[in-house]
Amino acid sequence: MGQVTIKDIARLCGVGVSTVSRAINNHPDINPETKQLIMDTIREHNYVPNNSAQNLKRVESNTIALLTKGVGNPLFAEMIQTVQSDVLAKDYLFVLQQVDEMENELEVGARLAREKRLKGIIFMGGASRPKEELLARIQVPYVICTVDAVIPENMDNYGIVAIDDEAESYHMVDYLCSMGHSRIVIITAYAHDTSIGKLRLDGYRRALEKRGIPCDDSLIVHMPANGPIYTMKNGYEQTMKLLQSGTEFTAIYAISDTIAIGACKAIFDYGLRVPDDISVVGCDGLDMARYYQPSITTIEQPLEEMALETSRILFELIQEKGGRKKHIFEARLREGQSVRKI
Amino acid sequence: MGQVTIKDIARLCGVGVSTVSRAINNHPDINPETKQLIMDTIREHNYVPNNSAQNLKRVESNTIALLTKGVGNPLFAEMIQTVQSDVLAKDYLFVLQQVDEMENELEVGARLAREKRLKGIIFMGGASRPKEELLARIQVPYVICTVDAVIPENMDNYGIVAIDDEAESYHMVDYLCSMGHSRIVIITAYAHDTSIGKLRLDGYRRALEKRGIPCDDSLIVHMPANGPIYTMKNGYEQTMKLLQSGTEFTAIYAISDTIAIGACKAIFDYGLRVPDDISVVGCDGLDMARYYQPSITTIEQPLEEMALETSRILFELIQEKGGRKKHIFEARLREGQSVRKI
DNA sequence: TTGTAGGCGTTATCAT
DNA sequence: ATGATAACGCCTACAA
Repeated sequence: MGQVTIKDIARLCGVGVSTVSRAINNHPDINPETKQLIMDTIREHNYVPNNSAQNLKRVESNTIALLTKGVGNPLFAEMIQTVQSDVLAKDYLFVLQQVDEMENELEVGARLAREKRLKGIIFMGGASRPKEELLARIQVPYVICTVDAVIPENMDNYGIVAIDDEAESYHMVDYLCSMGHSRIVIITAYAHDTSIGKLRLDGYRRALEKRGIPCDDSLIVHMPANGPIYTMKNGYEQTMKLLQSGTEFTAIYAISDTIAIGACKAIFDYGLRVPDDISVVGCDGLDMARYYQPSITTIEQPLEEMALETSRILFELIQEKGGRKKHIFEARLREGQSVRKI
Repeated sequence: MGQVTIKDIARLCGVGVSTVSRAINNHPDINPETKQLIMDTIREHNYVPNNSAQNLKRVESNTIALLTKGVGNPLFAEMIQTVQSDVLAKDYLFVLQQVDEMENELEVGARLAREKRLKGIIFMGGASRPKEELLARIQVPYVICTVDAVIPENMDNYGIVAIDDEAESYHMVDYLCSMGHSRIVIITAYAHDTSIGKLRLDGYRRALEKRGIPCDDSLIVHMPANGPIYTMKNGYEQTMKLLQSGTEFTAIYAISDTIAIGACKAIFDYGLRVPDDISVVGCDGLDMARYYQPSITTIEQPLEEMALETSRILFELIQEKGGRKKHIFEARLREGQSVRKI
């Protein structure tokens, strides 16, 4: 025979299944002694309620899902940790799902919500201009974290937690300009990117324009299509190619710290120094950037606060059944040792 | 009204529920035209079968869970990616669960297996000497990945994929000795660690002994209890403390690359150089170690192969309903620029 | 090829 | 305080 069921427990205790159910779910109207007996029997036989049956019957499934494009991204790893702790502390179930780079996270979310009768969804990363049609399919509250997505007016029932990628990017590039740089390379996402990569590129363009520096397309480096973007390997290869091409520049702005680190290594391997020959800045504020040698100037996102706010907003949405909330956090330019004034 | 159910689809198509079920599950005996109609209706109404109901009824739940202590660990991140792809490709459901550092992964696994009627479990990380009592509670096949756990003889139905931590650690320390180092610091896990930290420390001790170098306890640095171990911050703080203490040493062996990077940074901040003044080596073979400046000599685990083997073994166990398999991979000492011959 | 009916393990609504 | 019993949505004999 297979698993122990509620019936087995009931039989063993000489009570009805409903009494066992009451004991499990802390119902008030049950004799303490009966409850004790039941709980003991449950422990003794390692009985665990079948989650599927519970979900099937219950109106409330009490499950929250977090969908992310790549747990590999160290930026997300820390936030996931925080969110999970918070969700579990509130006695909700937590499921974590990676979404393949080429899949659509909203589609996966909508499907999951139905399959598992989710109570809410958290999206980490993803498209910044999601299609209305897909959003409409998601029938539970959700919060998009780290992307200031543009959501149609008529949509409801969602939250957004992010930084202003365009503005922060602007600050960073403006900072580089203020340090005397004008030939600034940006290493960004795919050419057709519509998410963070695009926003950060927009900020770059605006900063140069404001400073009266013409935007030279040969300084804009896109990642090759397909495959993960935010890797050191990518940063290394793109930078090496750039150095070998003979393009002139004094600074590199990488749209992630991982890319920045790859860029630094390429510069070292090429026989140059950071920041003496070339300045490098990153984005996100990872630990890695702080401990790199030289430590990398970056835009620090308040990860823990953002994670907690994401969870807070989601539960608010769940309880009030509606509304739309948005919290744009301020990032902070964290100076390292990777920029030289020229 | 709430969700679309199989009944709604049946009604809309003017057929019985079983016909719809047949269409969904690719049963052979169904009229292609009927099937087409049903599939169209399903798509049109965004119907998704309720997973709980399916699992409740099905003998096979087709779900594999991966439990890990910290998706934050970049070592695991890559493997998780690989395993997930492989599991999904085999048309199994994949659930990912983080286990808190202070929780017992086996307990969580046993509970999850019952709750979700799992088909199999993958443990990434965890104790190297799991209690028999806990193992006995896990009634589905499981594979322990990255830890060469010691399992009682009478146990069955499990697999192990790992490297020989003790031996690889031995090689690394022996390598440092061969480079002329004898005052070698090891930065390892908690003092009471029973997992990888202990094995790597054992290897360290054996290498010194073999070389006839007395083991000086002041060169063994343990992490403070509680909290995550494998962080750059920890490496930094412990190394800084060590430097300030005036203890003499020429090399540091950190039991993870993250710790090694923290150690390097502390050395730089202290005004010394790597490897000119102090050599540093790590463990795991993360990307980070390769792109650090100087790149860090480390023990490279064949992550992708290990991940695939983990998945392969699990499915083998599931199909054959039994057995025990073990695959110890060979790691490789990857030389970087962080060790000097003296 | 298709429909009907019973049951998976649980919770909730009734009686008692 | 407790016990039958009817759902929950789906799958699968079995019958047609």
